[in-house]
Amino acid sequence: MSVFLVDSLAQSDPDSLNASANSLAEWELATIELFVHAAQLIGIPKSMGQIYGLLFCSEEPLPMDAIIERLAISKGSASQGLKTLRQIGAVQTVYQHGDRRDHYKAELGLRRLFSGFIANQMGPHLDNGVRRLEHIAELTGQLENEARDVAEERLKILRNWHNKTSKLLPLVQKIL
Amino acid sequence: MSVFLVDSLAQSDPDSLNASANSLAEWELATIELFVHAAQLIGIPKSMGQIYGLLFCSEEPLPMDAIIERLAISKGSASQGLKTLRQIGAVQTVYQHGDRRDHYKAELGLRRLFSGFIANQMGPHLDNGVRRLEHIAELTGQLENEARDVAEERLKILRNWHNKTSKLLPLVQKIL
DNA sequence: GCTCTTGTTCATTTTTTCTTGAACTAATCG
DNA sequence: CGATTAGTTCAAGAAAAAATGAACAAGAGC
Repeated sequence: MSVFLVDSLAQSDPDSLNASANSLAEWELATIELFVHAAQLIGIPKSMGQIYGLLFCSEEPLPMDAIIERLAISKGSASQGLKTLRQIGAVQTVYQHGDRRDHYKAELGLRRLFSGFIANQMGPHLDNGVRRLEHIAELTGQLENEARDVAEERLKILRNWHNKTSKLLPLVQKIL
Repeated sequence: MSVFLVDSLAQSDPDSLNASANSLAEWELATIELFVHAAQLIGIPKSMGQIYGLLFCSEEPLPMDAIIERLAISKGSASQGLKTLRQIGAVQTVYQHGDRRDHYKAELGLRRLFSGFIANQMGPHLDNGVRRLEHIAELTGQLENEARDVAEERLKILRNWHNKTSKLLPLVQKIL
């Protein structure tokens, strides 16, 4: 009798386990891993991939406690990770009636995910690149003779690359 | 004036600044830095960015000694970096008459650079992603009732994302 | 054959990045 | 109010990634 009760509370078949507050189904684990790998591919910390993955799987928005508990990560990581995910628009906060805690849900639209990522992670670097190009052009202008010819040819290549790549982003966004 | 410019470009270590200033023109320094930043943006080590940048600037192919000396990097880094750059098709070896050393030159075609990078760095990860998706699908198939409904909806989203992104690469290659 | 040059490999060290946990602020509830 | 809970920040530790340099292989020139 008591054995049965303990069993049903602590651990039983995978389905009811899934319903309990602090464990992950296999498909969730696999999906979270998918996002962890994707995150690392684009240079985003593992913990952020985990958090996004968990929220992606969850039908209802989750409070931070649940994230911390289910992923077994620290409060600091969770807070930091959620902050950044919010900044790039990959998660949103949802206000749940009768609960003072913030609840978080994943953005599921690929286009939004992509443009948020670009705007916040790549964008600054690309702008920076433009400034650098201009600087190189200045330095090139100060050269003389053959040295200048070489430098100007390279500069032309860089400008060409910049043209092509800047046409790229709008197009990608159209497709996603 | 020019001191200020060089200062702002080189990482404030006086020794490497001097060593670099002796053999590299300002526009080369600036261009190399551009590539270092671009490399870090796509998750490639700094030294590889430096090496590619140097070769990009140089009209003639350079032997490894020259690269080591001008960039003030170790033999190990140079060898490793060149090996990887060769693998992804970003540099090629050139045989110079009467010189036993390999000489290296940068690939200047954007399309080739891009597809080499994809094929070697991203490609494997993407394939991996497909396998992961299939695995998630299996696990989802084993579920029952509402749990299954949720999981299948998420799986549909993932498949949709995969469709869109796989249409992307060919298109990008056409534009570059 | 021997030596000297060229280039690779890999264990160690250095640098960078990520995570943790505890101190702190804020603000809700009783 | 004071106690409790939610959430942030940041210094310190842990983990991961990259650079170094010395030992090693391969082979050209003498």
